[in-house]
Amino acid sequence: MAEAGPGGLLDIGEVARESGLAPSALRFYEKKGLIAAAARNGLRRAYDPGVLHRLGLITCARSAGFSIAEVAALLSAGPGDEGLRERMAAKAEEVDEAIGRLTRLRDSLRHAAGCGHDPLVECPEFKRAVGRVPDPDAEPCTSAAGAGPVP
Amino acid sequence: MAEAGPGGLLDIGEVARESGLAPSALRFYEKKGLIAAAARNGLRRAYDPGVLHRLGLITCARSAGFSIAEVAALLSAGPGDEGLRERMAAKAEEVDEAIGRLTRLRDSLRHAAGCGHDPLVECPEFKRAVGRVPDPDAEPCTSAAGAGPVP
DNA sequence: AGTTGACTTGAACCGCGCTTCAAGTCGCAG
DNA sequence: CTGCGACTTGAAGCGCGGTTCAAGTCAACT
Repeated sequence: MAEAGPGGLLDIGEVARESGLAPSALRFYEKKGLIAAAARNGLRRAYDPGVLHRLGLITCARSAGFSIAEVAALLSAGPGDEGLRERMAAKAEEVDEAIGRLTRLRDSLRHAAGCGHDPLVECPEFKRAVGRVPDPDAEPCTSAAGAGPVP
Repeated sequence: MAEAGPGGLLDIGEVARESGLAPSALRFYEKKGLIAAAARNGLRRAYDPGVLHRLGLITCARSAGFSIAEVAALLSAGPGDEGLRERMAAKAEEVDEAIGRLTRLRDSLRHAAGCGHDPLVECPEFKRAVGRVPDPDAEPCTSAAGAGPVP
């Protein structure tokens, strides 16, 4: 194989192909401290294959609405970092709320795709599922202000 | 009450306060076709209270990773728009996949917040939950390329 | 020795989703 | 009539998350 360098390390092109990310994105992530090359072959980065798992985690968290900075914080967590662990637990709760919102949105979409309402937004079920009909208090979905994963 | 105009319509300031969105964001949404003022009081926008529900839906979809353009497409759906309905159903499936990813991420976060691994990213459970260990095929989480809600 | 071709760098650029700013338009209180 | 404050406009600016570009380095093949 011409793919693995001296110590079974991967070239940036390999990592890009395997991870589905652009090399520019990998360099960007490195600049932001999300990943690091295990070594250098001259100028060239040489990655430990484990970086692929790390990138999987990064992509997953990103798709969950985490910012680059938040992901960096997660990745740098050690066992002694109690504050960070607490923040992770808090993040888990945020994600849980996001799951609830997504679930209602998904159900609304599924219903809307099959029901026959004209503006479609006026479908009663759609309204009910997404919350906030004429109820001044109780923010079931719109509560995103300050709690949602979208900054 | 000094809040409701001639026909029970709301001023942009009212809508901003009730929805938690900035007036600038509301004007931005109007420019993008997401909402519309029911009337004008001179220059001033006068909104139907129903816009609050619409904004709830918008915020919900946005927090689910939908782009402004995608939300606009959803909101303009009518009963005769079969193609759009199909796309809504497809979107529902995407959201469903996102829910799966988020669920695994949440479980990983919860576990990681309590387990005692040093780089934390190396925790075997964390790895397992997030997928993509050394499996070239089968993209359980990283499949975001082309299917995920994050553009 | 020379020519690929994949990598390197920093800096410039891009689209998105707003926010901010400057300048102007109202209605109403004093 | 003269503020005041809440609105209006378009244009410019900002942070994020990268991509693109120009110029350079390096290993390997011919």
